[in-house]
Amino acid sequence: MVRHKEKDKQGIISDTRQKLLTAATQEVARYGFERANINQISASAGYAKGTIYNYFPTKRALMLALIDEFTKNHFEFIADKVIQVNDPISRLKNFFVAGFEWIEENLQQGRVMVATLNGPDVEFKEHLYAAYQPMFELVGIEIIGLGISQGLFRGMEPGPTAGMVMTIYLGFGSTVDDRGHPNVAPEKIADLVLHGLIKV
Amino acid sequence: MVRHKEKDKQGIISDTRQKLLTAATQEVARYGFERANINQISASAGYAKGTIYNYFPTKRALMLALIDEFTKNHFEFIADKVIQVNDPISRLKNFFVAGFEWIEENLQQGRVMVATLNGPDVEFKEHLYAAYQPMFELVGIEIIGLGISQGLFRGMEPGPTAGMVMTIYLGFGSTVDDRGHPNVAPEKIADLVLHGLIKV
Amino acid sequence: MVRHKEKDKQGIISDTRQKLLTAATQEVARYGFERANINQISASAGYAKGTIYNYFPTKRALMLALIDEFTKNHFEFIADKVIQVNDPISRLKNFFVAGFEWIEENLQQGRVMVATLNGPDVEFKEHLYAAYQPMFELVGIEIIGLGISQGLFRGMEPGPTAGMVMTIYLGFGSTVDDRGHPNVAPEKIADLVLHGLIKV
Amino acid sequence: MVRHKEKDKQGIISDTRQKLLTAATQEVARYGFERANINQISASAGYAKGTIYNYFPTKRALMLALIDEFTKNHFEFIADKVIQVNDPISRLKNFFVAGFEWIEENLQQGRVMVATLNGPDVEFKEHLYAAYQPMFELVGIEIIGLGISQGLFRGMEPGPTAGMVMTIYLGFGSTVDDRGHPNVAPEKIADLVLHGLIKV
DNA sequence: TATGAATGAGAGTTCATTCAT
DNA sequence: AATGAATGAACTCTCATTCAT
Repeated sequence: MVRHKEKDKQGIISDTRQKLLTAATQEVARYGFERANINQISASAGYAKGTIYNYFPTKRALMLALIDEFTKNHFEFIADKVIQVNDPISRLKNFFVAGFEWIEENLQQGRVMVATLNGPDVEFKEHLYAAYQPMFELVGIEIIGLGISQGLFRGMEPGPTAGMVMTIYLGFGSTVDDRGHPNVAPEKIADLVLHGLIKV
Repeated sequence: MVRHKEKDKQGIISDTRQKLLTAATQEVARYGFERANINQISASAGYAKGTIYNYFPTKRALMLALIDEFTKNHFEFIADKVIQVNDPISRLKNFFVAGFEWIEENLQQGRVMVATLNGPDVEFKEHLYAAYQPMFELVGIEIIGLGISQGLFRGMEPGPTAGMVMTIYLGFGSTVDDRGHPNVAPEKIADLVLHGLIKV
Repeated sequence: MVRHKEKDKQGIISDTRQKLLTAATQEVARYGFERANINQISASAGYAKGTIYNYFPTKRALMLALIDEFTKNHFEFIADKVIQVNDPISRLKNFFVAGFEWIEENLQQGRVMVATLNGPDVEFKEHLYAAYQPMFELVGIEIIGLGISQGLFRGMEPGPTAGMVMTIYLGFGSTVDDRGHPNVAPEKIADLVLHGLIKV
Repeated sequence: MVRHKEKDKQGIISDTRQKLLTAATQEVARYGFERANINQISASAGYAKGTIYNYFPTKRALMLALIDEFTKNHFEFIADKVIQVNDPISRLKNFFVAGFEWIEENLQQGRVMVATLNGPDVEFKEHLYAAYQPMFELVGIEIIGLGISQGLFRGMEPGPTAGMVMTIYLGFGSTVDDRGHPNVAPEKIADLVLHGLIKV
């Protein structure tokens, strides 16, 4: 009973925190971190302005928490789809397709990611890079490394090549329109990258 | 004599404006538009805080002027290098090499460009896209279109393909480090793109 | 209990707002709207400078609220005294006597009224005229109209004549000295106006 | 010759000064003293911003000069019309008619006068009262005093009564619309005042 | 835990005034 | 006498943060 109650209570707490993070994502996506308004975030989450400080000590801490949340989400979504297939070429295609699918379904997070990655705030940028480390490793080991070891891809260094692939993904990720569609179809992007990687 | 004097006077005016733009670029590159401080910009340009308002009506107008300046600069630098050669493959290589050379030599402007392109401010973003229209056309007509017409590149639509090339350039442009070097050598980026474009 | 508590809470809110309005009236009366200082108003009301913006979105909105407050106050004070008697002549006398009594007791508000009525700010002026509409009607219907219908006053149109009476009141209102006394005794003003209105 | 030249030179100087005063009157009439813009005044007079300081040491000095100009103008216009007739009743009528004629023909000056008279700036107000002293005397001696001495007006003290007449004039003067018309016809105002003053 | 009144540092902007030309 | 670039004090308004309830 007590345990159940505690769970409930924790559930409520998490719920509040989650609502605040969601509201913060909307606000930051639309206005950027600097112009995002703490009061507005609290209000659109259904709370008063003070409440946010029961969960996050500062506005910057809220932003960092928000980054943690969507990077985890983003990585898990993509990794799941990549690992579902075994050959490197399908994995690369899945990486791009799943990557843009995630952006389409998580447009606000996508915008925050892109803006943070390219914005002037060094602390946020480093936090984001660190949080995306698993994704770099996924691409480097499970896609590029695998393709090279199977003799499918040209002999390149996996690390830098993974960096290239990620950079291209993120580069096109920053071109998505209001519906979440990049300026080029994910399949075409995958195609271009494959043509660049595959042995002839 | 009179003419010389006039030129001098205009020269002084332009000089102040130019100093302010340069200082603004430094500040915006380092702190982003929102945190860039008007007083600090004036001061580091060697003027009092009010002076900036003799040249730009608002902080936003200063930013737009700054965008106009570096896009023109950027385009002219690249176009010059691209046009120096005639075959599409060399032109594509020159595009990337010159592109990253410009970023390396104009690191602050590069940062502002990247942050603006990926930031939340719609007005700035649209202004920047409009200002880069000539660059899109350069790539679409003078590189991709030419390569297709010569039967060197796979049959793709020049417009979207130019968009891809630009996106890849800008994507890697956003990875440059403090010395202005992208995470992958420009030649390698050009190489990857060429492998993606060239007929086998 | 709850009700009492709510009342208390609301009371505190109103209290702050009221203190700010009072301080603003002092400041505007002394320096005029343009030179009235928002920080000074907050400070003399006993609050920090930002506090005022929890109650009024802009300095102009504060001014409009202040106008609303004193016009209501002014009208109620005069209407009460006018209605206490029934014959038009006494009512006219009471109008002037109560009118100047109010100004004497509310010197700051009186100054703001007069300056606003004669100042260059069209929005404020129109707001003030609109707010004084009930007073115009009081004079037109309950004093002039009544006097005409009883055959006491010369046959004049009530509306314009009310305008004249109000204009004379406000004209003399603008002559009050530091103690709130007009340059002519209210009774004499009433006397002059009566001589102008009464049938011979 | 020299004298003629000097006269010309002085004429040019005066011309500039006059243009500046005229432009200042327009600006102050429209925006009030505080919001009147020195640069705008210079510009609309056809000069650069610095020029104004060759004629007036400060913005306040400009305002005082402007007051001096229109009060003199105002007094001379009215006095001329009043003195043209000899009986006090005609003089009173002429006073109001000429008074409003001047306002109609000098709308901007009229607005400045009214705003200054009712505004918060004590220095300006006192300057204006002092400048209007001749007008008070004109009314007190040449109209009211004359009427009393001829047994036409009720036995009142000329000074305060002149104050009343002036107050009524200025009170209605503050009601003029965009074309310079008061809310009541000047003849009616004169009529009301006469009914108040004349022996029955 | 939730609230929201109060805070005050900080920012952009205005503009009267100066002064070298 | 006329100019206009430069100045910097002053002002309104924003908003992250605190804290008593």
